[in-house]
Amino acid sequence: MDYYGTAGIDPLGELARTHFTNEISPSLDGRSVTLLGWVHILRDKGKIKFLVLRDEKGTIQITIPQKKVSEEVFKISEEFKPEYAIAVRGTVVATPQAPSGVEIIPEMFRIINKAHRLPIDVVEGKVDIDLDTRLNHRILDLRKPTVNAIFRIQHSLVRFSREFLEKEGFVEIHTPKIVAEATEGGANLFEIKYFEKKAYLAQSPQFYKQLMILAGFGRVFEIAPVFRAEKHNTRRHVNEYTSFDYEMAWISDVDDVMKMEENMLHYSFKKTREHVPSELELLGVDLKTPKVPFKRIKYAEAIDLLNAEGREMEVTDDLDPESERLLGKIFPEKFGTDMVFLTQYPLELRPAYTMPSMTDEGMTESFDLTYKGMEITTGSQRIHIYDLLVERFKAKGFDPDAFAFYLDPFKYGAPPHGGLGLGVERLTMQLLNIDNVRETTLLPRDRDRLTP
RNA sequence: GCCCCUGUAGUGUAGCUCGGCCUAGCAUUCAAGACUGUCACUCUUGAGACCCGGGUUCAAGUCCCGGCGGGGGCGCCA
Repeated sequence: MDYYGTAGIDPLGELARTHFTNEISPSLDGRSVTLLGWVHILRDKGKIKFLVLRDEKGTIQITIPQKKVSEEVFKISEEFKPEYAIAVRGTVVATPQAPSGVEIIPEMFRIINKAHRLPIDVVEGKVDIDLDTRLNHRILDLRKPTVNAIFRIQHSLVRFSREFLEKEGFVEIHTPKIVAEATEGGANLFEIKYFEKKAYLAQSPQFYKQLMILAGFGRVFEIAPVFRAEKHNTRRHVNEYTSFDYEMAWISDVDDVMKMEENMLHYSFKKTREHVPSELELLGVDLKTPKVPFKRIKYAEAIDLLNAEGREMEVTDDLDPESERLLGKIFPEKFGTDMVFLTQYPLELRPAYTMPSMTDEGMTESFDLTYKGMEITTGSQRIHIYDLLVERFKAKGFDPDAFAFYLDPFKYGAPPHGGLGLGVERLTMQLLNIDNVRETTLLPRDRDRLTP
């Protein structure tokens, strides 16, 4: 069967890409190259056509003057429509008239696949499209260079954070997402059917990370989805997101955990700056590598700062979004940085496994990292002392028997340890100054979005 | 769980306050045509929409009610 012929398209055949569009420079003048990509823009002047071809790395102008190309090439070019997948073999010509100082004069075209009329523009800057409409057509939406760049940057952030932790002796682990019990009590869980039992989707890898410390891995990390069954509808929340978690043993105190994070982010930001400069430029982001060490202030002090600005808050109150925004404004003014650790949170605001403070009564050995006025990390030293852990579980109203699988291993020489969870999408949105987390989530799952 | 806002061509909007001049405007898109240096090409012609149901009224895109869809805030959190 000639499926290609029936569809009116060409097989790629022997054609292989010789260059990406961003590799075409005036120095290649005269060279024959083969490019594969999509019809991005077609400016048809009649006897001369300008085709902007887009591939994974960028765009390049293909110029099709009727007099300088074969009849067949010109004829095929008449068929092009937006987002046709095409192959082109042609000659590189350096010319000041082309947008990048260089263009391609085609010798051969192949239509690799056709495209229907587009539901949304892939060319940016014509009309603003609602985020919801974009997400309905997310696959096309992701083809836009700026949208694609977001996830290349996200990859870079994750890649280099992982690289840093590996250098520090962390072991990457993969823990179950189907679980029997809640870890923190706070967020609601998605209930699922597990044959004849009830189960839940994990809201955090917390227990398993700690158990792997108890299992003899000195340092572990996991980058995996977590699920929150909250019916929230805000620009900062989705119901499934990627949590970047690590846990480390043999710590002296919670500051060891914070030092690891600031060094990790410093490394990751620096490397990201070096590795994806064109993506950052496309998004207009001047990525500043934050200075190490990051500023640290106690939660109680942050509350004081807020109250000095006229808010009326108790130290046991959680930060509401307005307070977060306010701190996001105060920190740069006062400390000259938008990356600040808040430490020593009150017991009331932290989960049962958090080590109570040894210096500040009623507080915990814990921290949040706020970046440009948003919480992106929560971490702490964990309780490694069995009796204390059981006591704290009871104090939070949990039945220790229900958590035996988690608590029992603490009876057998658990080392002091601590760790954190970092929201990958939130880190990305803050870094890129994007105001809706759905934009930095590849395929968001929110209150009522389950597809694509 | 609570609260606010919103629904007009493929996409984004104007019109809605103060119902009639809306045969629903504009941009982009799409179709056909013109153009040999475009730069989101330009120009000509054409195509394409009032979320659904009920109500008020001589008359509903416009007012009211319900349903469905969308956005955001609070709480909670990354």
